[in-house]
Amino acid sequence: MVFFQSKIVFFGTPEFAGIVLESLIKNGFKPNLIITQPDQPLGRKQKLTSPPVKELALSNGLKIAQPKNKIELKKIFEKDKVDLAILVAYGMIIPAEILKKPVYGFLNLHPSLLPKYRGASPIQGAILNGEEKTGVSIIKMTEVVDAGPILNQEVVAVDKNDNNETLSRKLAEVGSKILIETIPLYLEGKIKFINQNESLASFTQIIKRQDGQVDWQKSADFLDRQKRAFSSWPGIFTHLGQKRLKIANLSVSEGDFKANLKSGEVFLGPNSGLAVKCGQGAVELKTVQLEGKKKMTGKDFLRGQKDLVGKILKYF
RNA sequence: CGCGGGGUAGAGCAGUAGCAGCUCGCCAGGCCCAUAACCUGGAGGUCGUGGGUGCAACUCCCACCCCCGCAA
Repeated sequence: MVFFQSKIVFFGTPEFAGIVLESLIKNGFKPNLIITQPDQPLGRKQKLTSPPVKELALSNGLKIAQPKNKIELKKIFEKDKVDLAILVAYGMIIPAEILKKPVYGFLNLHPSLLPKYRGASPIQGAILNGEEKTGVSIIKMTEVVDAGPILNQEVVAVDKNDNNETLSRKLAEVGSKILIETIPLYLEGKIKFINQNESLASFTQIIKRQDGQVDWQKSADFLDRQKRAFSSWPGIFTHLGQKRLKIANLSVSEGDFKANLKSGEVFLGPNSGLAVKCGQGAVELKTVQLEGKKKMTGKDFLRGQKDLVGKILKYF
């Protein structure tokens, strides 16, 4: 049982990594050191906030390091000998020289069926593209990000109602499970590596606020996927004059009724709801929030915006 | 001192010194085969809190509390 004596370092930052870390701890893979991103000033008051992984590490009495840059990261690996590093959504690219430091290298849990959806937003990417299935992959990290050989992989179905959070949770749970199965086998040398087929690789980018803006030329169905993909951040929004209108909840009306309306035109939906024509189909905005205001139903919103019906929402 | 919006009837908003209003909801009545439609009437507000200036403050000034968007 070589892994019980192994010195393991865990790299991770957000909630997703927290779920995996918690599972590792419960199953006897208690890391000797947790490396996570530095605390960030968050919120209106710029409160210094710890990443979820740090909170979890603290409550489990684990040693924590929060290097601010690659130089500080290197120092950590100069001091200590490490057998294995496990990296899950850490948030910094690991320099090649550090990848070589642990005896057994770095394993990475990536929430997609590699080589598809490499990069920063695999979960959102899968939802946005309407994939019916995605999954998790464990790879051995190489210099090229997300391109290392695959140790294990498991498919996870994407539900029609899955959003970023719900799918992340599923993937984190399945990922934890296969990670726990795979680590011992890997350390005992019983794993066969499968090289990724580079010709099938696809990439996802870091999500920016702008990705949440609604383009009314797109189909209603796409908007629904966009809403689900970016549900935690940045959400989806459109513009009303100079102000941003966040769309917290919407429902899709399929088909091409209201064909006489222009894309982005506001009309009175069923039950006096707030509805908008899309490139294809239409959506009813169930819950909206105007900049500086509280969330409210589309119906309530219309009451204070009587001249809204007939206006055309723009995409900048 | 990061930037900014807001707190007025149950809900959403307008009003920016001189009787507190609109849409919806609610209550009562009417019309109708009928209705979420339409008509008539009605209830419901210490205009976030505390001070100040004014003959007069929701409105101007000061302080404070609360809610929210951006940024990160």
